[in-house]
Amino acid sequence: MREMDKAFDFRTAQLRWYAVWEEAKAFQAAPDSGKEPWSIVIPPPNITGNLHMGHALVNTLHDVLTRFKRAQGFDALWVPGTDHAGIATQMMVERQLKAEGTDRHKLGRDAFEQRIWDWKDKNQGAIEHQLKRLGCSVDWTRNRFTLDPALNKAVRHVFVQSYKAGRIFRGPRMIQWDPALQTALSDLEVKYEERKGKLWHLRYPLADGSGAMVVATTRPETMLGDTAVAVHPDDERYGSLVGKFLTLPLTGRQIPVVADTFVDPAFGTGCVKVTPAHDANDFAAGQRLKLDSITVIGFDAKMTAAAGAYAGLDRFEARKRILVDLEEQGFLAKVEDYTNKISLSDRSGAVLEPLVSEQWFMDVREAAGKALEAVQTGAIQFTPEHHGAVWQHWLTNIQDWCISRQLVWGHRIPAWTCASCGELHVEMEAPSTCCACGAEKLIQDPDTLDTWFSSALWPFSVFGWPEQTAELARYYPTSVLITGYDILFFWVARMAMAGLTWMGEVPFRKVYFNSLVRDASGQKMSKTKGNVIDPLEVMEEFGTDALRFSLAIMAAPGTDIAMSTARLEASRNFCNKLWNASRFVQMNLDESITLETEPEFGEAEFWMIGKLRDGLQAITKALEEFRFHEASDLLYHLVWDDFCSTYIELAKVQLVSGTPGQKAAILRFLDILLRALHPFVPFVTEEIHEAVIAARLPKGENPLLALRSWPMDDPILQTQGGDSTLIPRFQELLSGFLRLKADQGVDPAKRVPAFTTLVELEPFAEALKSIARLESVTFTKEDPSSPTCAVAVVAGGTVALELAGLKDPAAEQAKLEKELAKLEKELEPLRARLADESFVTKAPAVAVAKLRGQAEEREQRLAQVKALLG
RNA sequence: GGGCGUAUAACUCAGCGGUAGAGUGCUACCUUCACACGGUAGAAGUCCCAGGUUCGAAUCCUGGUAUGCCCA
Repeated sequence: MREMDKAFDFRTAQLRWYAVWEEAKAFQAAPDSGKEPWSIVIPPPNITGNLHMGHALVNTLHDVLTRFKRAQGFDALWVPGTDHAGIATQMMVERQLKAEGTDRHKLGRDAFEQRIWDWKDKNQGAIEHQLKRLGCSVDWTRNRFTLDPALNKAVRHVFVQSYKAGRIFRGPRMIQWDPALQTALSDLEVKYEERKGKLWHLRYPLADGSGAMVVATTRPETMLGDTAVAVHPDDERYGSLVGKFLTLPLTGRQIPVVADTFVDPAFGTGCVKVTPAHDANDFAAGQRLKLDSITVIGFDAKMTAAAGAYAGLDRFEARKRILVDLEEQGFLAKVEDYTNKISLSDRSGAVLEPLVSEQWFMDVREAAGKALEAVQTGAIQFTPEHHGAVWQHWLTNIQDWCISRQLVWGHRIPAWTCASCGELHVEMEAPSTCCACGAEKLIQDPDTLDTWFSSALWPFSVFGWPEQTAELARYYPTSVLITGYDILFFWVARMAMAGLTWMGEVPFRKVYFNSLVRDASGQKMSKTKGNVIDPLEVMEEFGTDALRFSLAIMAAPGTDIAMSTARLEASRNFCNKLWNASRFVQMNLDESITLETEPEFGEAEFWMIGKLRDGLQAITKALEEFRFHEASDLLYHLVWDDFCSTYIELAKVQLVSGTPGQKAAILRFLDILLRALHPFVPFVTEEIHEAVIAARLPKGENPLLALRSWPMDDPILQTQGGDSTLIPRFQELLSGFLRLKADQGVDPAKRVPAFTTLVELEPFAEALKSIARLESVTFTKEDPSSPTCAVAVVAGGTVALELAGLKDPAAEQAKLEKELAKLEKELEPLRARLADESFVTKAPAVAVAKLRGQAEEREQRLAQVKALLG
């Protein structure tokens, strides 16, 4: 048997095991196993991406759950995959082209698309490799990419069927246009930002020369496209002007004064310029009032020919010129400072231009109703629950979804227009002839679909839908979804809508929203701030297990995670502690001790079994309820405090000279701990398992920890026996001796004779001597104190050390007095509450009894302290 | 403007009706035969503020203050 190193070498371990697990097909689903299926799909990372802390968190939690469920005996399937990420990927390759002095237009659509495919083939491996580094137990045989032909078929199917049902349609609408990326965006891709700007008041003269109206605007350049000025119908100031005409400055065009309730009479002057081509509200008003629409800003964000003298100018340059001209000509009435919210592209950061454009839309109202209901009825359950409120608000106010993008990289819209007659065909495959005129030339819509369109189908398209595959029947709905709350609408809601629409069933029964990972001071990580913590570097510096354990122990639902070096060090130390405890066990076992050796139990073993049993119950429950932090915290203390600090210290005595049965017990405990820890820290546990357990497994059993069962029903845990209070009392006595030594300033290594009145703990004499380093321990009911003894009080009795000339009476006196004061202080509220009639009568009996017990214990101790003080 | 969170030890955070907890840091001591990535002992908190409910509130309710996010 190989000797274990003095410290856990995580760098070697975390490179070794993944290949072994894969080789053993440990992560492959087993549809024919007869086991109950449990499934989860990865939130597909962008192919452009590198593993960041967010990925590390979400995938660690996925892996903890998947390994836990696999160990519990489920046919656990975690489906991996990547997302084509339309905008992000295209941007990245376009940037490359720019560096090469070319662009996609010069390249042509096909060549450009091929170029992105090449890039994808080269880079997709990076994120997949990083997921392996993290230890993710995904089934790689089912790896998917959102542009795979099978997934494309699902997309086309949904598009065609929705079109035929009238839920997808094309039409001119006002959309959010990104002039930098040259594409339409959905409402969700718009970010609003507050900026300090101006509010310009413009004077529009009445055509009949009888005066002027003043309108306020934050975007004066759009005035060239004004086709009306609107006032509120009830606004008495302007009632008489409705129906009259104004002369639009700089253009001389005549525009009407109209009345509409969308005008807020309290804003600015109460008169609003109406530019139907460049503002969503104005667009709606223009349709209601049948106003003309004049487009003065084009898709390139430059002024159009309709802008007359300003044609060709960039919109912001045009603003400056127009303001100068307005002022010169006396049309600028006033300028105010004003803070307004402007809409920016979430992708490019460009100021968006609301423009009327021909786009494809999806009416999702019906699906939204179903998704809403799914959460209301509990068919989908959220953790934390409060996200349900946001869900409800968004889905009840849902708008048509603009699904077309003017991009090359993505699912191309399956719509063809006849070059001769203009007939539109929406089909699964390209039609060969026009169904209306029979012409053979049909042109496919150049646009692609919003990336989220295919992501929405992910939970069933990965299983081969629209084919009715066996996997689809077995693994859909998935058991749980874990993802960030920042994509609640983008992804979670759309998956719910798509699943309910196309599968008639929710895509997942539970959703756990993971938190945001921030830096040590709680700041959001960002490249510009330079506070990004790279998980790959962390894995090198502290180990993958340390990273995973840190993330898990901080993953309290609903609270963001502040990742820090200190926390990572603590987790690394924890792994090393586990390693060394295992090393100690291994050093003391000869090869004849196996998991099949009949264990023998004494007080310490009974106590440890109780700790393991209670701990595992709590850990299992915590995991079922997504309380990852609680499960990890319980494991941390179970290993460190109970197993290492208490049990092993006690067992040391018997390990050296112990019987095979005693040694077998320790081996079984370690085995249980390793199995429970494995989902959190798979590398260190597998490494230890190999060194200590594998050769001691029953013959024929698979030697990989990754394939072993969850230890909850290990028969050893059913063992009952022993006095459950004996070990805690021993701990109290032990620390009583240690405290007295420390208080007396005795060198910890100095062995002195010791006495205690706690005679029932005599069986622990050897342990006490060895751990507290005492010369001897005498158990006697008699007061052991002699004038040269230092004495102190512990729960239920006294401890004393024979210090001879070393005794420090002042320290002893001070300690006792301090103890006296502390006890009095603690007893005061206890006595008061127990004397309170209403508490004693109204509080539950257990609460009263508990308090009474505490009070009695302290009274007793107080009496002893007083006696010692004389 | 609306909605949802969060305020607990020096720091980062758990707990969320029955005497305040963890990790890190801090102080002192200890290289004892698994581990100094360790051990022992210790110091450290008007649980944001003000009311209310309750025998009892850090925990529930109301209001306020601070702070973060989402939507318009």
